[in-house]
Amino acid sequence: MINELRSSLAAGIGRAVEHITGTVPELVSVEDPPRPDMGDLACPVALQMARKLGRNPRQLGQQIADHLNQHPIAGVRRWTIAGPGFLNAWLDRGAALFELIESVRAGAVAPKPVKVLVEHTSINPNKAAHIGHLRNSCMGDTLARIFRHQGYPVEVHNYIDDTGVQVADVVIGFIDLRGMSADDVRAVPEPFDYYCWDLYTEASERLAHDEQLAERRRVVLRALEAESGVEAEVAEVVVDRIVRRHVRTMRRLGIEYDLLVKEGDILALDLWAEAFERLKRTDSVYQANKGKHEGCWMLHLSGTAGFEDLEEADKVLVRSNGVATYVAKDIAYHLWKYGLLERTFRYERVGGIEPAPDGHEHEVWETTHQGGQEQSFGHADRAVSVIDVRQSYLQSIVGRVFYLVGEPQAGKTFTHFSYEMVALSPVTARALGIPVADDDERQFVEMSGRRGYGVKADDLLDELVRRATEEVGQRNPELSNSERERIGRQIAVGAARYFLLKYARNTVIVFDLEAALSFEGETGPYLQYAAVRASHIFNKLRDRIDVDAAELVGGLLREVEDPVYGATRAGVCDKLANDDGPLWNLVLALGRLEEVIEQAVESLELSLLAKYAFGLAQHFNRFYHGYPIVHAEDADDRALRVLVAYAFQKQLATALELLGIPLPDRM
RNA sequence: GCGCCCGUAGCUCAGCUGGAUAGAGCGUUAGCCUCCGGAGCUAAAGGCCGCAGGUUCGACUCCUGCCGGGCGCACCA
Repeated sequence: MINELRSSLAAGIGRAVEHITGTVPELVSVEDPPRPDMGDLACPVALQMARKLGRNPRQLGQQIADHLNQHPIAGVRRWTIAGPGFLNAWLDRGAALFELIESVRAGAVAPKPVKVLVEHTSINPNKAAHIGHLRNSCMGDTLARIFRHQGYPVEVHNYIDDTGVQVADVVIGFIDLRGMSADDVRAVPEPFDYYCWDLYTEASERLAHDEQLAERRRVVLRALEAESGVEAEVAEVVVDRIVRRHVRTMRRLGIEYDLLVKEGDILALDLWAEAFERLKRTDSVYQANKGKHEGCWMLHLSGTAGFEDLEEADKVLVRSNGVATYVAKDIAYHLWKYGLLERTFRYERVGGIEPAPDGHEHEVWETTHQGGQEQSFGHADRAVSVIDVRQSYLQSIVGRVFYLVGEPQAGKTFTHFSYEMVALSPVTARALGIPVADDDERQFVEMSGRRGYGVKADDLLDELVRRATEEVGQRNPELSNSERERIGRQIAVGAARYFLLKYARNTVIVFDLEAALSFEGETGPYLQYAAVRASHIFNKLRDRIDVDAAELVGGLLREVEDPVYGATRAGVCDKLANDDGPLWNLVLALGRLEEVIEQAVESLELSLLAKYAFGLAQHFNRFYHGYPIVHAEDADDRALRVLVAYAFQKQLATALELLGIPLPDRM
């Protein structure tokens, strides 16, 4: 609602300025005033123009305001001038409210013919997921939800590095340290990812100090790539089991994938070979014949735009032993994402994943190179990769390759969604038994899979569920245990997801366990509680005074003269016009939802949506305390409040859906 | 060394393309359940916005230089 109003006001103000000064302003920005008593929308155009024209800003502003008051713009009741010359618009509140209600009731947007591919999670399949991975998955999932909300077909990928060093290390742990066979590994009891978490730490430790074992890693790596021997067999078991655990963990949070892309298949199906051939046809690839990269195939980047500051910008694509690097495979994958390779994957359904606790089951596929079937994955028009900021350099190489191979359209639409890591607060680190010296000045402790430092995602969720379920039980003693736990899980997910989405993406999250486990203040449950309150009101209206909210809203929209509930549209507008704060502030905030969603996806700053949703809940709670609805004495007052609560419920529900925060029916 | 990011209330963080009296949560203090559920609301205290210059009618925001911290710059990913 507000975004349309903003552009129509900007246009109207522009015309007024032109009429008065004879000059068309370059930019007319319509902003939100710092305080509600300064108006509903504000415009600093008089300040900018006055300077250019050598005029008094206050006087010019007054002239514009006078003109606008004589030639009104639809939606604005009056214009005032304030401060150094700000132009303040006071909206026609009734029109704004009913426009809001209309837009809230409008259906889904039209589908857009632009396929968006979102890659997220992409955890090394050798250990349990921790809260850092969770930040990635929550952001990727919310991004996907927003794209879908906007009408884009979305395909979600999770990239599985099944042939990398991290998997090799765990394979060494199983075979060399534990002396286990592939069948032994298959027989390891759940939670398998927890078992590997410890084993990986142990293997890393040994590998760091044992030359022979380190040499063994090179052998294992080659075996994984060649799919030979017990090493490859163990690796396959490890990857399969771990990936299923990851998918299960994320499913607890309402996060789903369409396709798991396995790095090994990029090699086995010669996607890399094809990409390599294509690269060789450009003049950007060469084989080094001397120096430290002798024998390696290199990607030429030195001196090219964006890489000129690096000492040795050229990147190894194929090692001297013939093994492709991670970047090489990622390049092939990204060319494939845009349908730029002839070759493609084979696919099969992923089995053996528990359905979500609520019974919901999403079809997950994975790539394969043995058997499988054809599917229409890929062929994206836009690709977004959610990967932490530490991989910015590598991602910029991937982005550059699109241009090198003559695919600027892909280069332009490819986005590295970067974000900062999650670190542990010293208090939380100590609580986990991670050594932090007392005189350590560090503000936080970085997590490390290699060292086993971190809060496992499932541990966080389990504790959240435990606390939430207990709290639900105390507040609702009449509920059965299974009901308590069902709601407890919803609250836990809300708490976890809000916590990981509320920070700006370039902010390092200093993870404090107690703060993350909180249900009060700026948290997911605060939002959920506000939503539950709203629906509770509608129940009460129906049960106690036989008012059906949908019917009331519908009647007022049709401007029924003598509505069943005794309110009239004119009466409602009159009440709204005389409101002195919280109610109108809520209406105004409700009108900004679509604008905030657009801003969030454009800036890739999902925290904007989280913060906005929290602000909505805050506005609602103030409204809730100050404006009785069921007990409202006047019919018009009650109708107005019902309309506002109705709009709130709808808008918050949309915001929560996008944030992936479940909406409990009670709490 | 080079590049990117960050220094805002006791703590954790917001602050839109420069705009009006710099906000929120936690914590602290004081209030609010004969009234739609207190996971809530109200109020108070708490700030040389790291430091120093510059640009501007106007700087938390833009530029430069310092100081402090983080992350990158592998034949790891």
